[in-house]
Amino acid sequence: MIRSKINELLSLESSLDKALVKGWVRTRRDSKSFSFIELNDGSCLKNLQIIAADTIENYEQIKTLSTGSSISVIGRMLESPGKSQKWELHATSIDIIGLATEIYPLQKKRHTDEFLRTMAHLRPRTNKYGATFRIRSELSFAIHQFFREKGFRYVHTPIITGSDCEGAGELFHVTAFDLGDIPKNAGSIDFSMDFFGKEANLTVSGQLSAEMFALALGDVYTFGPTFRAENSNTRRHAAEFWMVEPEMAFCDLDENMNLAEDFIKSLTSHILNQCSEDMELFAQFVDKGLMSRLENTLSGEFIRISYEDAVAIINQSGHEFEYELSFGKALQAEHERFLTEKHFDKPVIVYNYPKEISPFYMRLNDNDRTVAGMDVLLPTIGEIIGGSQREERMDILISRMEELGLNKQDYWWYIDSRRFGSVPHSGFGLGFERMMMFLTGISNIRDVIPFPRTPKSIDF
RNA sequence: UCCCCAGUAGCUCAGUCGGUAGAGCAGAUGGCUGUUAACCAUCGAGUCCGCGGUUCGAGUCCGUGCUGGGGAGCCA
Repeated sequence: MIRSKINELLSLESSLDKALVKGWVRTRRDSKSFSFIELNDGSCLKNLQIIAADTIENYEQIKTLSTGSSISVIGRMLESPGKSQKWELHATSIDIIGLATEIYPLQKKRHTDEFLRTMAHLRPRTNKYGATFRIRSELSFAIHQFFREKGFRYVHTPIITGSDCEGAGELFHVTAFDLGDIPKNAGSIDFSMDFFGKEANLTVSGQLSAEMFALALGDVYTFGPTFRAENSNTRRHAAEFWMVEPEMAFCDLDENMNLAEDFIKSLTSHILNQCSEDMELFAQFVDKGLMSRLENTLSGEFIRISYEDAVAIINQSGHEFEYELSFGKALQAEHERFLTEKHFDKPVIVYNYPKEISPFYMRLNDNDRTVAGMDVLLPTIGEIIGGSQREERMDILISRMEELGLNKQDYWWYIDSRRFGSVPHSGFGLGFERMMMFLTGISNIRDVIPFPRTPKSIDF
């Protein structure tokens, strides 16, 4: 007999003579001649109510079932006389698969996120985390669907990269050395003896690789894990996180911003449409302002302002800020929050940043002061996307690298792409977990990733 | 890395002026009941985060370390 998923059974149109379900007991209540079992199999937020009559042969055993135990049930799906559910399963037989003892730590009450973080292996069995990770799965699918419908190709860029190429933050080193006996040459580490024959690290971005494929396949994207060894202790940083990075040939900054806005809106409406039951949980119990914020994101256009206009708005606002702002200084979190949450109360795209605070690959504007970079800022989240039109002119690219003191030899293949048939191209990176936080209202990044990696924390 | 806050029963917390530990939930047992965070009664449950100090006496005060949370920086 084929196992039915609970979400299928709960959407039945008429009763069913025989059904088989398997799942985990959420709670059980005894009545005079039968027992109510709330069963969840992860297919949806809702539980299936099971009626286990005392005529079932192993009824004495069934009465010992505690929260967390796994069972297999065969029975009839009938309309429920109770108020809280349409259907219930009247069991004809119940097999106990695995008992959970009374020390099972998840009680049928609300737990704090901090407590559940200490049992990341069990927390997906709770309502909130089950909903979170169903949405995470659906969001991943929505990303692939969005790009596929637009003719993008999915590129798998390397996880292990050679040397400190991107220069974005602290790197995790990758080595096959015996750490107790590292080969040295004149006092410094001899990487020629290591697995790759040179220094290797975990990737901090797939961008440079993706650019090579955009210049071959046209429109591409990457979607994979990214690693930063920064000692960041905040609710929106993790050492291992997922990033989505589209890269488009023959694309300028305006078209890049168009795609970024379209992308965020599409993902938002996809999740609202496809995960309405799970989203209802977040709207009710996690963040009362969630739905109005998401609707605000979908209605109308994002605000687009240049960096210089943003600086002017902030300085003329009359608001007190901890950090002073002038041309050439980076926007602080307080400035970003002011723009998205107070001044505009909308998602904001800030573009054309000063070249002094921008990486080498962003395209230099004609004024020679700014580059064609852009950040998408969301209320409550801050920066969710960073992107740019890339510098496609080889001579300017090289002089920018020299200005910033980068070693051209390390980037020979990147420069080479500008030597042969170079074209204007653009792309951006979106923090996947931050998008999850935006969509669910969950305020800590550790709670939207299955097994979070943060400084001093890798227990699972 | 810096600043602030917290750490007491399995969980969430209370604990007064420094005088030796308490509630709800969970668990166990019994009762009741088409219940639905079920209900009622009874019972058990503690390295008060660790170390050091002050004191006749420390959960409480001081120092220090660890862990967790919030904010900042960096960023996605």
